[in-house]
Amino acid sequence: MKDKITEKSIELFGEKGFNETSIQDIVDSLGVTKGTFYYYFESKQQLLMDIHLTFINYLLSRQEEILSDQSKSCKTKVFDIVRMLIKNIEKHGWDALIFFREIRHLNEEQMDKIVKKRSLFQHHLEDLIKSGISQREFRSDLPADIVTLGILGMCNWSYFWFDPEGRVPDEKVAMIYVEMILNGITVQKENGPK
Amino acid sequence: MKDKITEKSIELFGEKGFNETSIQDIVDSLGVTKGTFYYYFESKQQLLMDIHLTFINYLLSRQEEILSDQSKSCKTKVFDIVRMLIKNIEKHGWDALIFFREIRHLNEEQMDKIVKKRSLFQHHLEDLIKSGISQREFRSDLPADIVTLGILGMCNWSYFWFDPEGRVPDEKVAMIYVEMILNGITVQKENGPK
Amino acid sequence: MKDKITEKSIELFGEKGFNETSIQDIVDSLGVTKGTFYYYFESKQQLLMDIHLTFINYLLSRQEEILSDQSKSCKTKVFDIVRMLIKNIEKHGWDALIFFREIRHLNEEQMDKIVKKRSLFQHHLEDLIKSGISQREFRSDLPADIVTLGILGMCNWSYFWFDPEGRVPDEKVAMIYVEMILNGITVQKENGPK
Amino acid sequence: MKDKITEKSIELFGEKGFNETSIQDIVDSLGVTKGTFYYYFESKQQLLMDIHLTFINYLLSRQEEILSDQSKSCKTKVFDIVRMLIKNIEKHGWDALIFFREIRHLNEEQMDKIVKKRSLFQHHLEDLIKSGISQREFRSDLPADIVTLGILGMCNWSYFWFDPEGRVPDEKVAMIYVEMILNGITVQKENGPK
DNA sequence: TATGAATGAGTATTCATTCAT
DNA sequence: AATGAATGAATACTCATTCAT
Repeated sequence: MKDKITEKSIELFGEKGFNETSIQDIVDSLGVTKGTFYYYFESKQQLLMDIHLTFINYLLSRQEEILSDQSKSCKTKVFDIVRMLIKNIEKHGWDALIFFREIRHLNEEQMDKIVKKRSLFQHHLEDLIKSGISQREFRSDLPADIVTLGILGMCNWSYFWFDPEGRVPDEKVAMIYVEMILNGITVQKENGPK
Repeated sequence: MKDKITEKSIELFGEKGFNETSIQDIVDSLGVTKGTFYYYFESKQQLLMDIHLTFINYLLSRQEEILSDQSKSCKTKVFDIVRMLIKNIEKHGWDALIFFREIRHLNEEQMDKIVKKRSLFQHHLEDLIKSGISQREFRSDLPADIVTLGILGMCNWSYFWFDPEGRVPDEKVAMIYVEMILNGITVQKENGPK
Repeated sequence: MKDKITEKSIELFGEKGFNETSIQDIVDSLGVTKGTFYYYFESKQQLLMDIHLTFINYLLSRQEEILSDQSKSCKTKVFDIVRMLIKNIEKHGWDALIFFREIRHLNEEQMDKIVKKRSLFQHHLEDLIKSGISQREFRSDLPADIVTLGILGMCNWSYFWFDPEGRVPDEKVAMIYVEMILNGITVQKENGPK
Repeated sequence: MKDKITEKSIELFGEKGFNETSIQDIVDSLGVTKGTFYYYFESKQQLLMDIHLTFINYLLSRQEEILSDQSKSCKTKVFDIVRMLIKNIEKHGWDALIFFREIRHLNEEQMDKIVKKRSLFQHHLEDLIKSGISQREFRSDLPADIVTLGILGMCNWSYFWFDPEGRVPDEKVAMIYVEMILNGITVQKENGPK
């Protein structure tokens, strides 16, 4: 039941927003009563926190997997992370949207915890970029932190428009983004498009 | 008075969110009463629509300015648009945040109107990319629509983290982004960083 | 309206208790809506605090009046205070009951304020007893503080049983109490009942 | 288990109040579950009734003991009853407080039963006073019922302030009260303080 | 222009109680 | 003898909105 509530809540929060979804909405659509909700969750906020935690922990573990693979180049790792982020939408659809849109409904303590984990994700990516720079895979004249934010912006924004059933599949979007990030959109003479 | 209300509302909506800001909050912080609010605005939603309209119209007119300059290359225009978007934060601070975060509190009709104008902005940029491709400034193997979304994602995301008083000034962020977009982050032998 | 709400609330709190009286009960019995209640009061607790403050302030001012009369003996002043306390029931009926029964529903800060004023009342009475002792009106072998509490206990307890319409009128009850306090119930040979 | 629940409930009702203590609070603090509570008690109200009954029955039996001793004077019996009431606090701490504070949470039938037993206690004391009057131990010009209520008020009120660990021990408080009741606080020439 | 009183529908949360196991 | 899931009715409180003045 707890899982059913979480699942349904994610769907409703995603569709209508956290504030716009009442506990009543949630329990009604499951055919149970409000008491049931509060049997499993301390508060609406706690449920939101659960959703956030599950999601960011999943992202972090996927990132960890990718980064710990010694055999891959930095470029490949960047590609894998971008693909992972984009692919996420297919599987976790609403989670991601909620993650970015509803964070401010957490209380200070909760927000802190999530923000810390978010920065962790960001810093792992930044470290990867820095590695790439010192290994001469990436240009040394672009600051790693801003580049990181640029990459994350691209990917995260896709949560607001990416249509899992759309014309361009996630794999393809990831490839285009990585190509843009790595080689730019400018026509180049010697080392043109891969 | 109407302007004072709008101004204060933007500030409060930005800080606390649309739903989290009550009409009472707004009028209290201006030392007037609720009646006054309803003298100038039909509803809270109408006020939000006003804010959205002002903002997107401003963006569109700035974009128009940039695009209509015949003397500039596509690259330069892309740079100008990116810079304009980033720069916006300094001047309009909260507006942009509200624009992206609170759109779902509009009603269907209003949302429609705004979404149409948003797409307009997006399509103008997409057309610019397409121009660049046919004029052989940009690579022809990357689909213009996805590239456009990538660029917008980068820029829009900065509304969530860009600190107008921070270490890296808007001008610089814009340059880094454009450099990334145009030439990528990969080390290149012959035609290195511009 | 604010006064009407306070008045009705006192009646209902007195009859049914603070917790047992809902805001709905209050507004229903006045034919208004909950919004109206919250237009005038911050919270249910605030209303309770209002009631407490009004009551204790009234008691203190009445006590002040009695104590400041230079022409009266200590004995007379004790009598006046006892009579005042008992008489209060007639006029303020429920107020007194609420004052003693519902104090714990105040929050810490509010309770503190009320408790301080309560002690003030108690200490004024204690000081009166001490005066009486040093002026040789009262026995010096009974500790003033415990005596004070005894007197207050007698009087306050009457809030739980005194029936304003009952057989024995307030004036009479006060006289009996004071007689008991001053001279005791024991048969005395020389200086019997006054 | 039943006793453990009762005991813990008395503690919690005393500290926080009947309404403010949930069944959950009680079972949590005992490490059991709500089902267990309802295995032993019909309802929360029934538990409260149990507490009331145990307490008033104890008081009545102690009073009975005192009154049935043929060798004592009325004065001594009054003293013993007052001492017994005051002493009670030490041993039964919260019980007494609950007894006076939470009675209104019983239902009509239960309340009736308790109120009857309470009056019984009161009437036993009143009868004692009347005996004292006819035996010329006590003054005949003070009505026994009001005097009784005065004595009970003094004693009962001590539940609200008496500190078992305080400066003045229960024995002493009882003596002062009885002295007050019997001889008054006035300085007397012939038969001064005992 | 602006006020202030009033509305009413909505919201999260609490809690005594039930009951199948 | 005890559990744990579920109920449902109640409760304090919020807030956009209305409207007579």
